[in-house]
Amino acid sequence: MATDRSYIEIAIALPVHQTFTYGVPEHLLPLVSEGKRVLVPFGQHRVTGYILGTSENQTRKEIKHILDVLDEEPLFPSPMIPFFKWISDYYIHPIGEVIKAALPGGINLYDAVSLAITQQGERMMNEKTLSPVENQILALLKSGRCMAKNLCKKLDRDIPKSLLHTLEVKGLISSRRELKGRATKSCKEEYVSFIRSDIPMDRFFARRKNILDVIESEVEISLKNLKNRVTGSIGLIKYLKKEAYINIFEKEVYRDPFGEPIKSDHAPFLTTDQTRVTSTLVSSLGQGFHTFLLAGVTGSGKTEVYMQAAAEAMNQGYSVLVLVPEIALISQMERRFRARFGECVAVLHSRLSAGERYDQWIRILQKKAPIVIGARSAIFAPLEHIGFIIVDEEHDTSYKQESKFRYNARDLAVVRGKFEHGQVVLGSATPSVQSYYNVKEKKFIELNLKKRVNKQPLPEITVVDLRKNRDKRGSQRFITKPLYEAMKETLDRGEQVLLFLNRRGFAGFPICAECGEALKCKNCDISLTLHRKANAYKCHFCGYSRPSVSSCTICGSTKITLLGLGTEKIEAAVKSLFPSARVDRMDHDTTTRKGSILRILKRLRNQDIDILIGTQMIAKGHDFPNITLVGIVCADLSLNFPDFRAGERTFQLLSQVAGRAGRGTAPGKVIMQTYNPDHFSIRSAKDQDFKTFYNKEITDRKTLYYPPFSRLIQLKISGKDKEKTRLFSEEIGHLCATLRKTEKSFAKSVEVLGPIEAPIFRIAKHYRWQILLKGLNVRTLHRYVRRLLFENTLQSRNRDVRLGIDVDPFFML
DNA sequence: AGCACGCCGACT
DNA sequence: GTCGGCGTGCTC
Repeated sequence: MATDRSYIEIAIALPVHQTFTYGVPEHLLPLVSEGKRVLVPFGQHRVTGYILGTSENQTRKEIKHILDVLDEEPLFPSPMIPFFKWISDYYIHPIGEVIKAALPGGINLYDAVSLAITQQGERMMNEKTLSPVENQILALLKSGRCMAKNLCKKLDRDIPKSLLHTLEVKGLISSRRELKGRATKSCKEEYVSFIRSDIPMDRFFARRKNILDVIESEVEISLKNLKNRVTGSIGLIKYLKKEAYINIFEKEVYRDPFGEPIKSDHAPFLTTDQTRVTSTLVSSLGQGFHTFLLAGVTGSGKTEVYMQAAAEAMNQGYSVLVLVPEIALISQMERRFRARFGECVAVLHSRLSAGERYDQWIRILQKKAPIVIGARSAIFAPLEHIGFIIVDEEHDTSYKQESKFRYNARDLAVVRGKFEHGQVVLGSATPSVQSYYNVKEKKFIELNLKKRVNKQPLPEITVVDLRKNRDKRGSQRFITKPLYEAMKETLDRGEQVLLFLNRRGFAGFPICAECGEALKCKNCDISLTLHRKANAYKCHFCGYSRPSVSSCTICGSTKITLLGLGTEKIEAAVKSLFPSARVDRMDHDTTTRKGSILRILKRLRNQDIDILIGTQMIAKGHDFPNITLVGIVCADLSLNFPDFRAGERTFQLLSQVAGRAGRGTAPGKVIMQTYNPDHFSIRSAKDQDFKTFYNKEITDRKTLYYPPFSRLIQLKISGKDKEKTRLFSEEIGHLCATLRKTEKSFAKSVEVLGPIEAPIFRIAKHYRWQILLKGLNVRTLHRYVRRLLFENTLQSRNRDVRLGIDVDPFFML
């Protein structure tokens, strides 16, 4: 039975929550199919939409028709449509925007208004009846047509819409809509192919023959390449073309993001551990959806397991998706996979140019690359028939997107796996509490790799109590004697030192200088934050406040100090202590430029650096064989972070950093300095004991009803005007409280915390407030938020105050 | 996101 | 009395 395609359901690439029904004119009917883009009239203008399926002809006054079908082939396979719909629903984000964010950028068409001066306008120029601004506009348009969007920029001032409208009504200017967009296209290059070689024996013979030989041996070669191979050949090639010895034609090429080719390798023998895990994974293929949590200590060879499982999946005709938390690690993973699998690997990440990204996307669609490696956005890769979705370092917070569409790729991996009936593999040396809880709840299956592949011992960890050092002055306060001694010994042996400082660009946390205890909220067990304006310590979670002259709840001391120091300060101290050592820094400031991370890593590998000082980015997965000492300057900095996941993050971070030591042949050593040597996160990190950490952490979460025992949705309110933002926040807070009372289930299972100023109150000239909604039941919480948003029209249309929604927030700053 | 429609203050 | 500010609602 043929489906009736005369009415189709379209998602519009705009922040609109509904989908729309459009008619399809006869001549476009054969072109319509799910996953293609269309150009549609929407309101006053034309925009790009995505075909989601057919639609019933609703009894509606008027249904507009689509104007064009923009793709020859679908841009995403139709099984992804329910996935997109699920995401839109769960993250309360408009479906068109979800799809737009998933697809490669810069390919959509949209209307833009362009302005031109009329003849009457030219006559009227410089007349006294016109204001200076009006004359400025006319003068600018006299020199040529201009897009309305660029007008303000060119004149360097605000132009009200109404002014333009008036000018148009007066007949001085005219406006029209032009289609814009589609900057990213496939890339074409000129190619040369061989026809015949019976060239005349004249004085050019040798050089012409040379060119023809090259072409004949290559079968076809790009013109650019040919010119490089045979210098000074342009004229000769023209001749050969003219006389039909060769053919020149256009060919679609794909922009290669991979640098130099990689030597191929072959699969090594697996350890017993690895074999067991791999065969479990492989035998689950085709057996319906499962999620595995692969807990493997650092250096236990997870990547090899991924590769061999992927190889088998590919043999069985499945595709494989591998997610890696960040670019620096993608390049490692990519190199290893390409060495093994060669051409059938595609990559998707933000460092690709728009063109490269588009080309990778098309290669995946055309099934030329059944293996995709990428960062979080690669969860949207247009693969079909997925065997494995592998999420490496699943605990990593980079899987959470923190800009407007706040999804978590690790969570989406599980959702997509379910839709695809595939196997999801979450790998980590330090699993997230959430994932391990799912193991305990029998939702995930636990797999273990307990031994390092080449039997290196895990590093020996020494804890140094910073409280004993609190009376020391200057650099000795943070480079304690044991750390100094260890650094000296390591450098004397010609080995490298990694100094780790967890800072995250935050001002500091109040701690008691006497006993090291952090000032915490009595309701939330979360570090308080100093608000200088209010002269008080506040809890950003619930709003609890204590005056700035407070005493320590443990020892009663009034010596409260803000803990916090920067990498620069440490760098200066280290340089003065070890004047002959080569010291470098790796933090956000030194790695913003493209490729700078790789440059530092390369210098480290070449042993051009003796001491590297860095923030969390050095903790992740990198393999530095000659680092034998890791110094953790102050383990507490992340512990006192005002967040209920601070303990979890500290444990993960410390374990990961410690794992950097002793990856080569020499044994590793870790010095961990802390004010809280007895804190369970730090003790279990020292003992490398995840289970003990987990058991304590999960008990704490249960008593306070934190996730995974509850769900959170955070409303983020921000605006340039301080008062307006505050008022709007309070208004929403009020609505939240009122709505809660309307239904028994809301009152019972939804809790409203705030509104409260964000701990970082002002970012980029915007004042920030937040409201945290805590729900014991996911569905009720979602229903509550949806009612809050859609029944109150407060969809942030307030123009200068914005409301953002963060479902399952990670960073609540 | 745009854009139209509609209600209140400052101008001829 | 009108012009034009921007708050509110709609777009198949």
